[in-house]
Amino acid sequence: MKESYFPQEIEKRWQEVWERNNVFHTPDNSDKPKYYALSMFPYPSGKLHMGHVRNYTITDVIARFKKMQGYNVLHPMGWDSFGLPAENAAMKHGADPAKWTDENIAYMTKQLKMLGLSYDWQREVTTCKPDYYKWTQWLFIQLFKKGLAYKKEAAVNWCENCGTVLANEQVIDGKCWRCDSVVEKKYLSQWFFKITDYAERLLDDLDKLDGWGDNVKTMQANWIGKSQGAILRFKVKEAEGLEVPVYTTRPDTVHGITYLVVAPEYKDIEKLTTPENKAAVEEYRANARKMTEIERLSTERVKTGVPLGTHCINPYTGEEFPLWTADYALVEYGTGAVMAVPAHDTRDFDFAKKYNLPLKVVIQNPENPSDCKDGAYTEEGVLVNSNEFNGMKNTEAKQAITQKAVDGGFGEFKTQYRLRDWLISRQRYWGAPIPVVYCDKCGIVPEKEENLPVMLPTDVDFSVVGKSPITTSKTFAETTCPVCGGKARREMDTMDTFVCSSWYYMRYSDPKNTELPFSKELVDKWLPVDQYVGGIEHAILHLLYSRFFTKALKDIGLLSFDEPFKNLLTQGMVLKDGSKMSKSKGNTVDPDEIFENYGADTARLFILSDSPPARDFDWSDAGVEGCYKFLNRVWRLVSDNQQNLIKDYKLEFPLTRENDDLARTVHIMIKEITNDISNDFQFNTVISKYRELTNAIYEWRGRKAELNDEDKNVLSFAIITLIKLMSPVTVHMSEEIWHDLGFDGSIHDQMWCKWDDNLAKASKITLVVQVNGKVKDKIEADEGVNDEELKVIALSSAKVKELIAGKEIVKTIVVPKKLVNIVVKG
RNA sequence: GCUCCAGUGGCGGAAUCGGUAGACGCGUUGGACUUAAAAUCCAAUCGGGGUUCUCCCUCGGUGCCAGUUCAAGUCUGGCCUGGAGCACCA
Repeated sequence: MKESYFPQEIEKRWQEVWERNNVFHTPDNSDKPKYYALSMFPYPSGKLHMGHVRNYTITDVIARFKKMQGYNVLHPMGWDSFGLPAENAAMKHGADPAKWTDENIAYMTKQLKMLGLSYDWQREVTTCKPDYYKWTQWLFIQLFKKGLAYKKEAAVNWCENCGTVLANEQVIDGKCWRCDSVVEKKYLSQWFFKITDYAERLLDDLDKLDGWGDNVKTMQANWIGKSQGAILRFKVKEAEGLEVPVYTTRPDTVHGITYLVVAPEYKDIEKLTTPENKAAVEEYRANARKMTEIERLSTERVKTGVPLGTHCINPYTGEEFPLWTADYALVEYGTGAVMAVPAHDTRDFDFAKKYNLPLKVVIQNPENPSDCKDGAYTEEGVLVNSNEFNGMKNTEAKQAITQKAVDGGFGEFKTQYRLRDWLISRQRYWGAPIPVVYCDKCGIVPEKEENLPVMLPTDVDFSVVGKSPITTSKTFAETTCPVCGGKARREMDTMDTFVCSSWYYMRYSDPKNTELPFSKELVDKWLPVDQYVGGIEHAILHLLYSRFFTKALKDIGLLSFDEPFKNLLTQGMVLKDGSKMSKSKGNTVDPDEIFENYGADTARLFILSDSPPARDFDWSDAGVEGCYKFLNRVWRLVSDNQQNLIKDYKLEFPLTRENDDLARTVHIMIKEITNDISNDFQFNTVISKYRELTNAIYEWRGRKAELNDEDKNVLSFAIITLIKLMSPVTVHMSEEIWHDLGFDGSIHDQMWCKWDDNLAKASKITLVVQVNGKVKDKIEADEGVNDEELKVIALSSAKVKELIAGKEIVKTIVVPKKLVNIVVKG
């Protein structure tokens, strides 16, 4: 064994050996129980960043730990390789997106291998390859046949910079999730997936996800945005037969309506406008169209609106109230019309105040009635001015008042969701073509399954502006109708990359299948994913879409489970100097440099060491240095003692006191490290325990000049156990030492260390003695003493005697093997 | 505005059940080794006060204020601060 630690040489050598020996291949057939550990697959942007390193190291350690615990572990990797950056590179540098992507994948694969990750590369999937997107297209057709994929004209989010539409989930604060430019609304005909059909199940099943953090679950629940209320229809006084339906969660306030607002885009708005008001209304609507989403949805903005000149009749009171249009009503939510109750809604209150509209109190707090002149009363209360409902609690009145509408035929109970259907078509080239054709005779028709994949054309011109490069292909558009065989045109839009990533974790179970996206048998064998690890930024996007896909594919009969990810770990960001690493800030750290200077084991150790996985991690050069020093320290411990180490060590109890203590420390560390990994993957404390054990061995060794046989056996036990415990993290160094000690085979095929409960505790305990809850003394005692004896020991303390002299002992509390608290009075 | 998460030394953080607050590391300071440096090793490191002063004693301390308890970083109620998500969603 070399005296010094040379990670670069060691790491390269073992990576080659592992690859040659196929060490990380996962067989489908095994007697062992399965475990599926998965990192969110990356976009092949060119180079790994530290966020990747953190993500993949966490999952890798989990996978290796589970493997050593006797599981057949599936730990695959792949590429989310469709998407705009490849296309942008093509437009900028004239590169072929496929080639650009392949080169990035090749480089990043090399980096992943340098990190020592235990992937089964035989299961690699790449979403931009025809053998993958063929099945994305096939799945689209299955959803289409089920009525879950459809095309409609709608107001959609348009990013001018990216030249494509976006899903609601991809608009962050009114801006494009990818390029940060302001998103506009456009009316276009687009493809959607009917995720709203699953709103209820997506919400309810969150309760089943015990292994997910509450933060992610609440974010999804908020996004789905369920609310319960009523639809109420109001007759229009000036137009016979015309009604305006509203959605409200506050039917209890219906007697307090003093006006009604429709969105500027409301479908019947022209019919509801009188000739005198037409000009003003038109102008208002034109202005609303010009505004960006951000301007329009700002809650800071003063509310504006104009009257339409018409009136509705309140069926509960017979009162008439005016109709207005105002842009605080949203056409996409509910019915696009809002009943306004200024006394009990802050928004309505603001609006009514500005335009001098009347206010009618219908709910009061009996203890503290308010006239609502200074603000809306939105708390619970009792109904007033509400005819037969007077005196009723408002929470009960919701039910009763809606029931009256149902009985009277002018309303019904209604559950409303905020979630909108998922817009999946993109006007871009580098994506999976939507496999449908347009036929003049047959309409919209899916491509025949045997004709899949619909290949992306390669005869395209990337220099075009204002339209998708795919439209420049001379060969792509023209096709024949799969039904009638006549002339037809292909759909030119491609699918959102989030469609590709909604099912990739299923493909890993059966990556080479040419008949189906995956066989039911294999997908049901491997899934759901036991542990999914990735960034919080996908809390809604990818994780919601994948849950929808899983439920839809289950309903289609392709699989038997209905939640894809049993446990989810959302790792924190990697920071440097307190802010997120980013190229624009210039505070990035290049993984390649770390590999070169310190080796992958140091990088792996450090990225896990300072913070628990879910928290943000602040990168520090001193921290890396510290981890590198620690590995040197471990290396030296082994190399200095190599002649004393016995491969087949044996411990024969009883041992001498010092040796017994060291052996116990080792057992305690096995127990605690195992528990720390099992319990939420607390790798930071795991690593502090590696250090504690190393320190303990050094300290023990420092007290011995010469080693006898027993010493050598105990030392061997301690060091070999340390190396094994470290092996999931410091994968190369552990393997190297393992072989230097004369073992055959890979350390990564060894079973995880076991502890003995009788030994995983110190032989002596420190008894804490409290008087009235304050620590007053600490006394060493034998591990085996019972509670009564502990009391006696505590009372024998000189300090305690002094403190309780002349006082009455009220009671004595004993915590077994730990603490005695003497409560005294006087 | 609503929802969720967090708040512990100079810093990252530790502390299954309520039971020794500050593990482990970083940093800092002092020392050993060295011609010197690097590397390595050893020691100290929450604050105030006391003292017979390398020992030791005492009081306070986990964002703030109450409460429950023999005992609270941990449980309950009410705040404050920071972060994240949602947001004219009727």
